Parts: sequence; structure tokens; C-alpha cells
Amino acid sequence: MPASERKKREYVQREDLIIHTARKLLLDMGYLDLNMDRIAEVTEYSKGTIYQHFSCKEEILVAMLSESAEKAGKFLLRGSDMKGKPRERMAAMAVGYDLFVGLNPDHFKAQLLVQNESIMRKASPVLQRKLEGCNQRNMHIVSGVLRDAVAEGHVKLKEGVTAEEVTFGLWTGALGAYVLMSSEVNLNALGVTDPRKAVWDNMHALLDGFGWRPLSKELDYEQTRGRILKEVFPQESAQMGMA
Amino acid sequence: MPASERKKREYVQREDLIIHTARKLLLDMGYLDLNMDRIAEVTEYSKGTIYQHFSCKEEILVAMLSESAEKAGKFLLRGSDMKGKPRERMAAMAVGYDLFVGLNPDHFKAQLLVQNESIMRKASPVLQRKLEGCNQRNMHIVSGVLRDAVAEGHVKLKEGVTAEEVTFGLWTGALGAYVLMSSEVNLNALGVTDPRKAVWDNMHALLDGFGWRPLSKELDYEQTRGRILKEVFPQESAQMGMA
DNA sequence: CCAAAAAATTGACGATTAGTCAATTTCTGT
DNA sequence: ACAGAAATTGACTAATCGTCAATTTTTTGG
Repeated sequence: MPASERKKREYVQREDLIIHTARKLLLDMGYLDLNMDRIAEVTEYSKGTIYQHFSCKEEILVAMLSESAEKAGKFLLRGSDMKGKPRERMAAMAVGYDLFVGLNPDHFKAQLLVQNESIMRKASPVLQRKLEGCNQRNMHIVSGVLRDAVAEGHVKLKEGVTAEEVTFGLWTGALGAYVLMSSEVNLNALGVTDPRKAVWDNMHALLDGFGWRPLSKELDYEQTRGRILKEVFPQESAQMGMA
Repeated sequence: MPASERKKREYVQREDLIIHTARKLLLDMGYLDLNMDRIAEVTEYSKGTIYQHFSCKEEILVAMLSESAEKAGKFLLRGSDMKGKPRERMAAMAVGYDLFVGLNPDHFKAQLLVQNESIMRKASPVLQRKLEGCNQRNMHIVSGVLRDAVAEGHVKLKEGVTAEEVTFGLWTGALGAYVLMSSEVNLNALGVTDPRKAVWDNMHALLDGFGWRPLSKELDYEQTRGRILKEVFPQESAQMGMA
């Protein structure tokens, strides 16, 4: 790595360029056609220089995913900072995540691949741990809101159930759903015409099931959703045409 | 394809051999080290013969996944055939699926990859459609039980919510969870010590949230689970050491 | 400002592996 | 037994990963 400050800045900048190029290529052509020669060509650096930054193709994927996981974290954080009851804040995080996914269609394409151990294993331990850190932080943001709800007496978890396990449920529901949406599975043929709405509905059913007040029959979460879009994510929801 | 009956049988048998070899290699060495030369070597056929059956590496993956999706369907079916209330039958399907995943650890490794459009796209339309058919059938088995519950008045879905959307929720929860479990994500570090139990708990919370009777506070589903293991999947649960 | 050393950059190269196809072997019907 | 069809083979081409010796650029010290 370069020593001088200016060099270091340029180095970081180039790293960004590589990641963003790879992201674009992944989205345009898919994993199998994403290759180092092309990345070198598009970034206008040589292959050797690319390898100065990343030890292999898969490492770029992990870096890419880390970056977008961090971005997702910002959306979650903004959701969790909303003024309101914990369950409304949870809803805001769901809306935020949904917006994040819509605005970063490459995220789940990368996630799907990086989830594969044989691909993940090729990345350096440093980047592996960085990504794990992101996931951990993001999960913590979500479980924090749940813990607030417990502390304020809005929900009482059964004996032996932890906030992390419930958060895991929220995470897996979202993960599975967005994975399916970003893949080639024909949800329409399966009778799921509006998967994003289904995710929203199912999340509320899950939270209702845990007895997290106010239950969806006690509060109109559709209205809350409108408020979240307007107050927390005005710019993003406009960008997604959800005004 | 061969004309005579015996030849045809042998052809199918060899196709199985190829799939099973690929399955084993995928599990042992991961996707990146799964290669056609190795498959040819292990099956003791030449590469050309392998390509007689499958147009590319990815096609083998899709065939592999189709096969195990069919197998999963059998577990679901057995669960849905259990004597009892629809919600117990749903629980039986969840237990069955969990057993299936435990007994077929390669399934989600393949699923993860095949979910990726760039990999899926390389397979032939025939196999693509076959897999889609499996998914459709499996989803239909699950939503069928839900429809039974609706018909018998055990649950009333809200206006605008279909059985398919709820099934989608069950599916995505399970998919996301097993994907994470079969990947390198360190769930323990995230505070999830028993993800399989979490999946079970979260499913019940979801069904409770939809108001599907009997609710988990009205019936001891732990006991139901014991009965399912004993009555529906005695052999498999013993094999998994869940007696 | 210059020269020597250090650092960064390059792309040709070796190695691996996907997929093809002409040559060979095996099978089938008469 | 034999001709022709079908199946099988593995050497070959092409693509692409990752390396590294040669080259260019930058920095340093006088």
C-alpha cells in the first residue's frame, strides 16, 4: 500500500472504481461472464494492478457485498431512528430495507454468490471478517429495536426465545424473499403477484404472532407506512416512484 | 437417446450416476472445484459422454436440484398426509422439511447457486421448467393444507391476502434460514445458537400471527412435534438422532 | 536538477478447465 | 458374419485465472 497521503487517497479511489465496475458488470452480464480482463479493460488499468487490490475475483464480490451491507445498515439505522413506538420503528426498518433492495439491485445477486462457502472461502480473512462485522452490526440494529420493545413492555418473549432468534426470523424472511425476487424464479406463476407486499404482510403477521404491541389490528400500519415513506425516506421513495 | 429399452434404462442409470457424483463432489469440494474432468474421472466415463447427458456444468446443478426438490416434495407430502388438524399437518411439513435438509446437506448448496440467474440461465429450458414445476408442486402441497384450514374455518385470511402469499412467507423464512445455515455465516457469533429451533419457533409465531387455530398457546406443539417424529418420520428422525 | 533506488504498473505467459468433434469402438439388424 | 448406425473417447481449441519479469513512474538524497 502507498505511503503518502495523496497516494493513499488515490488507492482508495481506485479500489472504489474497481468495485463499482465489478458491480455494474455483475448486474449487466451475471457472475459467469464477470471476468478480470473485462474489469481491467473497463477500469483502464491492467490486470496486474487489479490484483494489487484484490487477490481474486471472489474477493471483489465480498468487498462489493460489504459495501452494500454497510449501505443497508444506514437504511436500517434511519428506520430505527424514527420517532414512534418500537414496532413502528421496526416497520420503518422494513420499509428502509425494501427501498435499499430496490435501489441496489446488485446486492442480492452478490449476496447469493457470497453466501456460497466455496466462493466466500476464496476471499481473504480480512474481508470475510469485515462482512461478518457488517452483518453483525445490522442484526444488532434490528434486535436493538426489539430489545427496546421488550424493555418498554410492548412484547414479552417466551421462555428460551432471544431477541436474536426473532431477529433471525425477520432476517431469514427478508433474505429468502429478496433472494427469490432477484432470481429467476417465476413468482407470478406460483401465485405470488406482489412479493414485496407479501413480505410486509408476513412480517406483520410474525410480529403479531410474537404479541408485539400494537398489533396490526390495533394500529393501521398502512398509514404508518405512508408516514415512514414521507418522513424517513422521502427522497428514496420518490426515486422508487412510491410517492 | 438410446432406442432399446435396456439401453434406455442404462442411460437413465448413468444420468443418476453423474448427478450423484456431482452431488458428492459439490459437497466435498465446493462449486469452484467442481469440474467436468473430475466428474468424468470419478464416473469412469469420458468427458464426451458426460456432455451427451448434460450440455454444461450448470445443467448438472439444475438436474441435481430438481431431483432433491422432488425428494423434498415427498417429505412435504408425507407431512401433509398426517392425521390431525391442518395446523398440525403444517407442523409436520416443517418437521419433514427440516429432516430433508438435514439428510440432504447438498440441497441448499445447489439451491444457492441455481438461484443465481446467470447460472440458471445456462441450463436448458427443459430442465429449467422441470425445476419450476417441482417448486410449483411443492408450494401447492403447502398452500393446500392452508386452504384446508381456511375451508374448515381454522383461519381467516385478511382481505387481499392469498394462501400463496402466506405460503410464500413460510417458504422464504425456511429458505433464508437454511441458506444461512448451509453457508459460512457464523450464526453463533450473531447470537443464534439453535437456528433450527428458531425456524420452528418463528414459523409458529407467523401462523399464530395469521390467527391459525389452534394457536400455539392453545396446543402444545412440542408434543405434536414428538408425535410427528414418531408417527410420520420414524426412520428419518432416528437417522438424524432426534429420537 | 540529476542519478540511483524504490515503488508501481504492465501484459505476456503458464496453468486450468469448459466445451467440441473427428476418429475409434461397440452395438444392431439381417 | 458384416454393413451401417450409434455410442464413446480424449486430444484439441478457446477462455480466463492468477503470476511475475520487465518496464515505467515516482521518490529520495546529494
